Amino acid sequence: MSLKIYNTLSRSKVDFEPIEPGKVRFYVCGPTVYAEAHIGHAMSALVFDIVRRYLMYSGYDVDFVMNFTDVDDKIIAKANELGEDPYELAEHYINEYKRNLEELNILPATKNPRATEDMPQIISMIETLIAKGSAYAVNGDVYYRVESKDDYGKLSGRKLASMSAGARIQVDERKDHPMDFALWKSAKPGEPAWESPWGQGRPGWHIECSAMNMTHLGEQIDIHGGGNDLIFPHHENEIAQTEAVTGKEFSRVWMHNGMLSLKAEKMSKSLGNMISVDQFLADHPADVMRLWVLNGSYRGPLIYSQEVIEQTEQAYQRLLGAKKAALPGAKGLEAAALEALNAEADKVKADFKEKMDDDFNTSGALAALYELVKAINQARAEGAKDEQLASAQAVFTELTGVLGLRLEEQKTAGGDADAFIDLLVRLRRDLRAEKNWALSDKLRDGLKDLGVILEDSKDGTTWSWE
RNA sequence: GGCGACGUGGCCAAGUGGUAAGGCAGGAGUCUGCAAAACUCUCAUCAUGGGUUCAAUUCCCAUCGUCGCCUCCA
Repeated sequence: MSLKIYNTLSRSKVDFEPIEPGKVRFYVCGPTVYAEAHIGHAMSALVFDIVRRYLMYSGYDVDFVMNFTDVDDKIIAKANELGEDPYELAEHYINEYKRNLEELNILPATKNPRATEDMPQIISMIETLIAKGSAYAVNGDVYYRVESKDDYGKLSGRKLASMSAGARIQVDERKDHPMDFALWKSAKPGEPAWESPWGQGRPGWHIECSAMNMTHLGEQIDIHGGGNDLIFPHHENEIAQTEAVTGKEFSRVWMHNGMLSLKAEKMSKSLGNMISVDQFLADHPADVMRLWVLNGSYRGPLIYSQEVIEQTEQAYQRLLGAKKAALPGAKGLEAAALEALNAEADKVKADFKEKMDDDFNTSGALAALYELVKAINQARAEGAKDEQLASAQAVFTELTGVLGLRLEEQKTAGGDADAFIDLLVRLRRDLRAEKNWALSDKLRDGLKDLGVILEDSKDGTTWSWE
């Protein structure tokens, strides 16, 4: 079975065939860096990290480019407000963003181009557009001529006629068409500016992605991704610009993730209910955020609420449980039962791939993994030894790894505490042998307060960090 | 007004033209000194109204509702 991906351009699932066999040119629109990352950014980044990891697992060599928009009106405004240098402000948030990505176990991009570092390519692309009649300069500004491309609007399904009719923005008389958008903006005094054939200025938002795409991945790419709020105008305009320059199809597949929504109300700056990645990670393991994203479809909305996160925490504990060792005093599994366990692992693996091949159905893939969790738990309960669980657990670790889940047992800073805890557990064993329940319970409760969970069975006690 | 998405059990959420995965929570058991974990069993007819069909939750139409975009946004 081959990989199918939902393509926004065709509004259907298509068989994925990269331009060059075995290689994937993948571009994702990164953030404009003027504030700390919130969990909506994280959702998008996680979605495309999962896509990328699965492509890699499927044997593709993935060239993954994610840009940073580091010159922009909002950055300038924020810098002025704080009395800081715009470039340094951008630099600061880029580093913060990268730190968040790392904490979320998101693989670093192959390249992280920045608008300010690709200025010559941006300018040359605008020059080409002017030369081809797709753009025009007016008093130091340059606009893209939307009417020059007859399929303008093909990604978002919009028609120029209806758009101009409903245009709400004050019409700039210097534009040929109200929907014409800026490729180059002339600089006001004091703003960051670059020298260009049209005078001092800076690039428009859309052109930088087109230019960085072309510079770092080439004229045609396989997958272009981003949030579905970027479909129009950003991606629509990227297509227009790039295809006007190259005369070729820009990206084979356009992928868009759904938006995060808070249960009761939208997360927005005006409501002041933004949740930053740092805030989330202060309270929950990174795996919980990833699992929360994996639970649903990347294309649909993702609901955030306290209840949902608590449910995800519980589900996370269940996944962790699959990696637990054999029970103390395990007698060993019969050959038939062991065979059944390993057969189940194989089945789950096939199932997992089938689901992921169907437009990254992570929810279905997760369901397969829970089947494996159950099989492993059953085997353990029936007395499987560590070495008998190993093979199925290896499959489990492999597949959860493909999804980018770490599922690491909580560890102490050093391992020094272990010996002391072991000592207490042995001590408690003696207390229990004497049926001194009061003291042994006190010991268990005390350890719980310190984050150590004791679990008794008739053949002994195991412990783990909470 | 235009474009688009969605409405599945208490919550989150897959999926299919032939009566609905999984997780969380709940109920009943097993195990246990108790607890925890685990295991077993249990818990929906898919917004509403029409239509197409031998058969629809799945296709079509309408209605109601929710949401996104159309201005910066992952």
